[in-house]
Parts: sequence; C-alpha cells; structure tokens
Amino acid sequence: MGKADIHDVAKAADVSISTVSRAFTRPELVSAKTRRKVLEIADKLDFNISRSATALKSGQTYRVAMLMNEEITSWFNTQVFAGIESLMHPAGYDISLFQHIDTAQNRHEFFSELPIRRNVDAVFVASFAIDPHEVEQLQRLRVPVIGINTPSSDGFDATISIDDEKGMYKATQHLINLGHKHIVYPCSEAAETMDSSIDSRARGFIRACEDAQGKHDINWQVLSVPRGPAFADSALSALLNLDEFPDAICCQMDMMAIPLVLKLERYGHRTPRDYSIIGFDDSPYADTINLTTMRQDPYAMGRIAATKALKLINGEQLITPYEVVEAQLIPRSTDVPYGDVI
Amino acid sequence: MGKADIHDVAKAADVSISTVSRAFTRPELVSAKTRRKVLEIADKLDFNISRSATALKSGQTYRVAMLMNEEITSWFNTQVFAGIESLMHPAGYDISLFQHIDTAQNRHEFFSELPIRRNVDAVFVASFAIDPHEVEQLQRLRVPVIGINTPSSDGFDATISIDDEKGMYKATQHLINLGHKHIVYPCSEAAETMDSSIDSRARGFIRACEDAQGKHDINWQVLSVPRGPAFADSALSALLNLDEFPDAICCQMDMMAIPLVLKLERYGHRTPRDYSIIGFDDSPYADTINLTTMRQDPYAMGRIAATKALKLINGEQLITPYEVVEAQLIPRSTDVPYGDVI
DNA sequence: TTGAAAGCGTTACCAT
DNA sequence: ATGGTAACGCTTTCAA
Repeated sequence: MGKADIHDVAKAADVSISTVSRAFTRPELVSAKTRRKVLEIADKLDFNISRSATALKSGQTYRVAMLMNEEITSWFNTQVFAGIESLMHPAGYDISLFQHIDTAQNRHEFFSELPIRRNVDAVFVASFAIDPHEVEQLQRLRVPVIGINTPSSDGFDATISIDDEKGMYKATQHLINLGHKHIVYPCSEAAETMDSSIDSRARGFIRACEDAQGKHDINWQVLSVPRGPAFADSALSALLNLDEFPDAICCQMDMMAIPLVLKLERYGHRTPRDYSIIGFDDSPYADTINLTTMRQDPYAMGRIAATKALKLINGEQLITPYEVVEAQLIPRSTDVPYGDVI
Repeated sequence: MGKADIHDVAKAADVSISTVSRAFTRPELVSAKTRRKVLEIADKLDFNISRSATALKSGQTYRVAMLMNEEITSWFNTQVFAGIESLMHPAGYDISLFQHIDTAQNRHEFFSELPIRRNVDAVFVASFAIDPHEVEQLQRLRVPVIGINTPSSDGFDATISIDDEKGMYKATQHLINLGHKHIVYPCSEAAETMDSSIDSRARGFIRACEDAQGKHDINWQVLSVPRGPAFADSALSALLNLDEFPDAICCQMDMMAIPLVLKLERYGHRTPRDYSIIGFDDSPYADTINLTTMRQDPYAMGRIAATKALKLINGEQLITPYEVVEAQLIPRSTDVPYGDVI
C-alpha cells in the first residue's frame, strides 16, 4: 500500500490517465458512472491530483508572496494576512511569507536574490515604503503587484490604502473641537526604512494643529520616542517629564494609547477626568478600556487586496485599481470637552 | 523581454540546460567562470529555478499543512504559526493553512476531501483534539504528523505540548497557598469539538482544589459561560451576580483575566486590594497591567514542532518525539496573601 | 567539467 | 465519453 500514482488508478479503474485527470478537474466531461468509479478507487488508493504537477503544467505557481515589515505577529500584519488568506486559500493559492523586508540588509538580500521570481502568481506588499528601484524589481516579475497601505501607488498594479494622514487629521481635529488647549502626540520613531503609516499619521496631526492656529489657541507638541519594545514606557516617562501635563493626548496607535491610559492612572492621571486621549486602529482591548479611537479594518483591506489580485491573475481589468479608505471615528469614553469634570 | 526559460538561458550562455540547472542548485559542480556567466545571464533574463518543477521532479511538495482551531488571528495560533514559519520558510517550505477545523461540518469536509493528500510534506495539528478516525486519515497521508498541544499523542509522529493541567494546578495552588478562601474559576465553555487546553485547564483547577480540601478550608467554584465574543462580559456579570464576591479569581486565560481586571475596577473591585487574580498565557498586555500569570511560549513550541518536522522529512529518527513543557509562573502584582490590604 | 536524454505527474489537444 | 500523446521545467544518471 505505497503511494499510488495516476497510472495505478487508471489501471485499477480500467480507464486512461486522461479520464482520471478529468474525473478530478473536469467532472462534467466524464460520465457519472466512470467518475464515481475513478473517485472511489482513487480514494481507496489514497490518490489525489498533485498540485506541483498541475502547477507545472499550467504555468501558474498557485503561490503568492506577501512582503511585510516586521513580523506576522503584529496586529496589522496578522489581520491583513488573514484577510488575504480568506480569499486566496479557497482559490487554491498558498501564501509565501517574507517578513522583515524592512532593514537595509534584508531588503538588499531579498531584492537582489528575488527568490519569488518565477515562483509566485502575485505579490502583496504590506504597509511599508519601497523605493522606485525596488518597485521596478517587482515589476520585472511580470505578475500583479498589489500594495496595502503603501505610501505611493507608483508602479503598483493595484493598491488599497487607508488614508492615515486624513484619519489622524480627523482625530486631532476632534480633540481640538472639544476645546483642548495642550495636545501632545506621542509616537515612536519611524525605522530607517519608513513605515508609511507612522509618518503619514504624524503629518496629519501636525497639519490639523497648524490649520487650527488662530482660530484656536492651542499648544501642541510631537513627543518622539525610540521605537522598540519599550516605546510605550518611553512615551510614558516623556509625558510625565513634561513641565505641564497635557489636557489631551493624540496617539499614533492604540498600542501606544492603551498602555498610556493604564499606566498614567497609576500616576494620578485619569481619563477622561484629567485628560482626553484618542487612539488609532481599534485594535484589541481598545473596546475593553473604552478607548475612543479611529478604526481601520486591515482584515477587510486584505480581502480587497486579494480580490484585486485574483482578478488581475485572471487577466481582468480593474475598474478602480487604486482605492483609499478612511479611518472612522469610534467615539467611546476617553474624550470629553475641555474643562469638563466627570 | 518575455519570460525566459531554462533553454533561453542555456542558449544565451552557450551551455546546456544541465549546466544552468547545476549553476543554481549544485554550484560546486560547475566551474566558477561558467557559473558566473550563467547566473549573470539568468539575472539579465529574469530567470530563476521553478519551484513547481523542482517539486515535481523531487517528489517533495515543499509545502506543509497547518490545521487549526478557529482563526489564525488568535494569539496562540499566530504565535505557533510564526514559530513554524521561522524555520520552515528558510528551509524552502510554504505553509498551507487550514483554519476552523473545529466545527463538525468543516472537519467532515476536510477529512473526507483530504485536499492535502499527496500535496504536503508534513502536517501540523495545532491545539485541538482530533478523533482516532481522523488521526488515521492523517496517517494515511504517509507524511509526518506533528501535534502541537493536542490532548493525546496517539497516532502522531511527534508532539510538543504544554502541560495545561499541571500549569493550572500550579496557578490554583499558588492562590490557595496565599491563603485564599473563596476561589472562582471563570471559563468559557469548550466547543462541541473539544479545545484541548480549555478542558485540561479546568481539570487542573478542580484537582488542585480537591487536593487542598481538608488542609485548607476553601470554597471553590467553576463559573462556566458561553463561548463567543462576549465571554468576558458574561463572566463579569456572573461574577457580579455571585452572593459573595470571591477573594481570588483563577482565570482560564489572560484574555479572560485582563478584561476582568479592567472592568471589575469600575464596579469597585480592585486587584490586589480586594481580590487576587491570576491569568494563563502571558499574552499581550498581561505585563502592562501587571497581571500575575502562567507563561507559555507558543512561538517556541512552533519552532520545536518545525524542528521535529524537518528531521522527520529528512528521514531522521527523533530522540524525543513527544515533548511536554511546563507553564511558568510569572509573579507580578495581582496576587497577594489573603487578608492583606495594600 | 559538461551534455544528452529520461522521467517526475499532470493537462489539453486531437482522435475515435 | 474516452484514449493517446506531447509538453510543462526541472534533476539526475550516464557518457564523453
């Protein structure tokens, strides 16, 4: 009872290998009786169509690449991955993951080696900036290249992005409209290779503050701390070291906001009693602590990206190859008009 | 400038296709000069060895399957996946994901269809119980089957598990030793198909309590709530509805403990002032809120599983095919001797 | 060191 | 409805 191949099945079923093949992939071309017999025998012999052979024959690889910043374990990456997987898997594709395409060294290695060349049917680039030369390298693969939250659409066949700048502009504006006078924006520094969203969000904050000058008399400040596992603690001490504690905190992301809310409380600063705070992402536990935040839906973005990829792989044209979605304000309970005391 | 194949490269480099092949996969068999020329031309023509063809020829698929409960987005699954990926990807394998192999319907579909038959070089089963018949189906694939946190090792070629029962026994014992008298164990119900860890942990709690009877005069209770997105809120209200609020809470997992700590505070119950609480997992934000918990490291378990798989694929024997690791108590600040007031 | 050729397991065209 | 056969792109003996 070793591994049976298509010939064994054909022989046992007394048909040709063509018929065996068709019984699996084009059942409608085979008589019901023959098909039943073939499938039954195949099952008995533990036979199944080989994806490698199908791939070779078809010229497709049934594999797509997903390039990402940092690790798959981050909330954003996991969500995007799950979204892509939810559509690509049923369509017969595996996802080949390339993590940490962010450090200079890894980028160089990846783009000069280009292991995916001739080995994927599409490429997803998740949430980081790639330079024109790198985009060009991807174009040479001659497969669809789909960007997810890439700062630019140049050279991509399709993109789906969240408007980070506008989202943060709205978040900031919300705090300003609440009457806050002293707004701090704690953020972890962008890596050597820009993480697009980090910079765009900061720009949104700054622009909102500048636009408000004159109309509102606000005192605003960007509090930049080194990236790394302790970024939230760094931001915490930077905040506590301020001459005057702000009345509003506008956070680059929930993973900054949540620890701040929790830890500031130990130092006597409670939201919304003492200050307002807004996050960005609506990631896990944002709801648990009632964090007002800007929601984005990376799972949905992954699905949109996969939809585009599937169409492009099929040779279809996209009506709207480049899409931008907006972050949505989720009002909860960490923001309150300036001066209000709960 | 279309897609060049191995013949084009061979022609351009004035060598045979054998030499082109060897230049990529057995460089030591090709003279330095020839190799350089071939690789240079290959690069110019955007050529690369096709993994599908290599796979077909070699008889391997360079693909492994990972079967899981629920979604890849859960903390445990993401960590295990990342651990497996960290070793399998560099070794040239893609991971084919099969999520939700938990409902009766999906299981039936998967195991009767068995799409991975002849299409993977190994199978990882992450954290759920599969019945003897299903294990047998997997064995018929004739590839290594590696279990991660499976309740039993029967039928598996290798397993790596955390001792959930012992871990929870230790957690409970810790609370008992602290002198607590009234201990509640809130947990979400196991699914129709057992999630192994859910049940083992409950057993550990119960056994620890029973073992303590006589020596300690404790009042313990399992508080079972329906699984689903609102399980933490369900547990919260069940706790608040108790005749008497417990002095210690032993949680099935951090995702139960964290919301409880946060939300109980709004109802006047603060840890460690009013009650002790211990979690399980050491998952995100456990450190942020200083939750005392039992740590497990699913990323490391994924790596161990991948190491075993790689060896088995290579035909090596495993010295210790079945490994069990223990959860480790991480003392932080949500536990305190009974009666202590902070 | 290099080349020729067989074969891996399919699919699809062309026959029947 | 079914069968024969070439071809997909590689790897690997065997020869030179």
